[in-house]
Amino acid sequence: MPRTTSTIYQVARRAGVSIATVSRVQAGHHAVTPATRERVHRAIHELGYRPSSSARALAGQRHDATGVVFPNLSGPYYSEVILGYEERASEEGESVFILGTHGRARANEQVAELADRVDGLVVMGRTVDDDVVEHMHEAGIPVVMLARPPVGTADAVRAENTEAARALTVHLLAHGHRRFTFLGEPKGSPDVSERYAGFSAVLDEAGLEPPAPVRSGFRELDGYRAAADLLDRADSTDVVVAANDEIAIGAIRAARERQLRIPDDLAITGWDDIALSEHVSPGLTTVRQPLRELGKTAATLLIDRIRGLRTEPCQVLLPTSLVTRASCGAHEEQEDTR
Amino acid sequence: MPRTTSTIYQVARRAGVSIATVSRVQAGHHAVTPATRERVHRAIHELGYRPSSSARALAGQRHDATGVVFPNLSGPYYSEVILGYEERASEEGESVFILGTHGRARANEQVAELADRVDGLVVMGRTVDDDVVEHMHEAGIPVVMLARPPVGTADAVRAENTEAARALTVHLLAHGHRRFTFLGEPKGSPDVSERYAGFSAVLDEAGLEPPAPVRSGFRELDGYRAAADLLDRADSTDVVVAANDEIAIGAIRAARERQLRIPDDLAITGWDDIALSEHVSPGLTTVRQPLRELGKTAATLLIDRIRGLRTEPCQVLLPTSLVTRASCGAHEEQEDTR
DNA sequence: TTGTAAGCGTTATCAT
DNA sequence: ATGATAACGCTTACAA
Repeated sequence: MPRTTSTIYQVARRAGVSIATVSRVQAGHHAVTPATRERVHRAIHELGYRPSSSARALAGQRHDATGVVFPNLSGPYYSEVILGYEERASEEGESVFILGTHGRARANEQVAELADRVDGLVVMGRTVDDDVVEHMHEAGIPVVMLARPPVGTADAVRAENTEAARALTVHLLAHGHRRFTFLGEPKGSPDVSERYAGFSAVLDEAGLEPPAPVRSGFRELDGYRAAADLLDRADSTDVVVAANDEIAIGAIRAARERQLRIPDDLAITGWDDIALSEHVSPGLTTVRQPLRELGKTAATLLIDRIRGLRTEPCQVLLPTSLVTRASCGAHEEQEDTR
Repeated sequence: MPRTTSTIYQVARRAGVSIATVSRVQAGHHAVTPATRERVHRAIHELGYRPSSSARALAGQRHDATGVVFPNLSGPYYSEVILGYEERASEEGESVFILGTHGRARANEQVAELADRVDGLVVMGRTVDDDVVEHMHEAGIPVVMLARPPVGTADAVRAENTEAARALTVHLLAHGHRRFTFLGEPKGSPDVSERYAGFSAVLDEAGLEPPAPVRSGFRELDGYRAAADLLDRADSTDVVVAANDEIAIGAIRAARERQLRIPDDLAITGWDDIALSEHVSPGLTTVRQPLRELGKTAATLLIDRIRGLRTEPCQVLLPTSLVTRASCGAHEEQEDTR
């Protein structure tokens, strides 16, 4: 469909100036007489002129757009982060691309394509290979990692994991639990890997042998299956520390089916504090991550970098907090972690 | 940052051809000798050539991108639809913009800006004024409405509301409920308006006076407040039909606080069947909408239209189904609606 | 302060 | 089948 809005040439003619002047006015350039500025503005208004973003990008090497790359898998985690990102970015006048890699083989290529359309992008988790990120970073494309192991000196945002995992585990020890299971795949994400590390460290310090993780995907069904297997193997366990809330909720279901009382026969904890966790029965003890804030912070970091407001690398660590509910054992006060 | 990838000129020189030939090869044009095609492909590969999307858009009037406009408010509804949309669109090789209007006054303008960056877009709910949509549609920009009253002959996707609302209300009547409350704002969204219409019609046919809707926003807190007011006014009610699940869950909380037993003292129903609804206690009777499918269908409609695979206007109505759980009263079999 | 003109990297129309 | 070359609409030196 042909361009329906007018061009800079028509504005220029109407205002009786050159296109350069229109461009200057449009850019808020100072070196323009108030009188001509006024004429140009009027012409712009009368014609409903709106600069072509393609032409602008081509000539000006600037897109006024940024992108977020995420693995998908849906679930509340990614959507909250993405919506937080969108909110901040669009406040700042940046258009927002989203790209879910869906575990596709083409992911790397799709990201490279996206990189050509934006002034910078956010990469979540292990969506893209390290060398792709490194390549972009070296090519000077601003990149912010989100919940991803930093590559080189690129900017990064993440939520605290290790200390919160420690606090959680200490809390569970205080409940008297001794036989622990970790449900999740540390190799699957940097976040989970840190959580497992904190978990293991505390057990180790307590003189307990940290168990190998029991692998599980991230969805409720994954947690259900993994927990079902686990419980059927009759490896007796006091408490299941799940890598996220969905896994934990799946585990609760598996335990229920096996007539286990929670937390008496089996305690279960999650991670994220999604909306469900408060409503599930019994209430799920978990670690709250500031999901929207993660997205917003990534947006701010990226935009500041793009606009040259910051040139030094910056890594942000957002605080998390232990949320104690009924699923971990007898009630106690709420703790906080940074 | 300067363009790091090579241009069509460098490829042309390397392959010993003109840029026109490179462009043809790149476009999969047939009128090219296999031999030269091969040379060009090799050059492209060796240089890691990737055409500039801006230049392509400027010259070719095509963006290979589409956008979704949504009101935000977060919550599972929008994110599921958006993620469904992204999945389908990116499968089709279309980049995806998202734009939340957040109720901003600038919304119309932001949408107009977005329209310049895409080949077409999806507009959800009442995010944008009718005349803006109409203007785009008349300007020949493909637009798909999602859960929005159709404007002119534009394509549209929505989930069935009226019949499902009727079925739900009939079901509630069968439970013996007689004093109904509708919790939500029909004027707030076309979906809610249809739900209220179906609800009212059945009551009317049953010889009951349809109650005026009790206004409520879409979030749990809104539902909580509205229900709290309602219950404190002591207008006695048998059953609260909420406009969505979040409102219903808020209402459940308010009822609980007032020592009401659900469903015995008060029955409550929702709409959407978000993940929470199954887990809430008691299980929430609701109407399931195919959220991801809504997004995917919108993507398909839009892309087919953009690619000229379809020229006739098309309105898709996706089926919904009544999901009966404990919150509506004594147990019964599950029904289905289209 | 304002205008001229040279890109920016494609696509597409002619010729050849 | 291939090559020149003119758009596409803007930004930005460089002149005036």
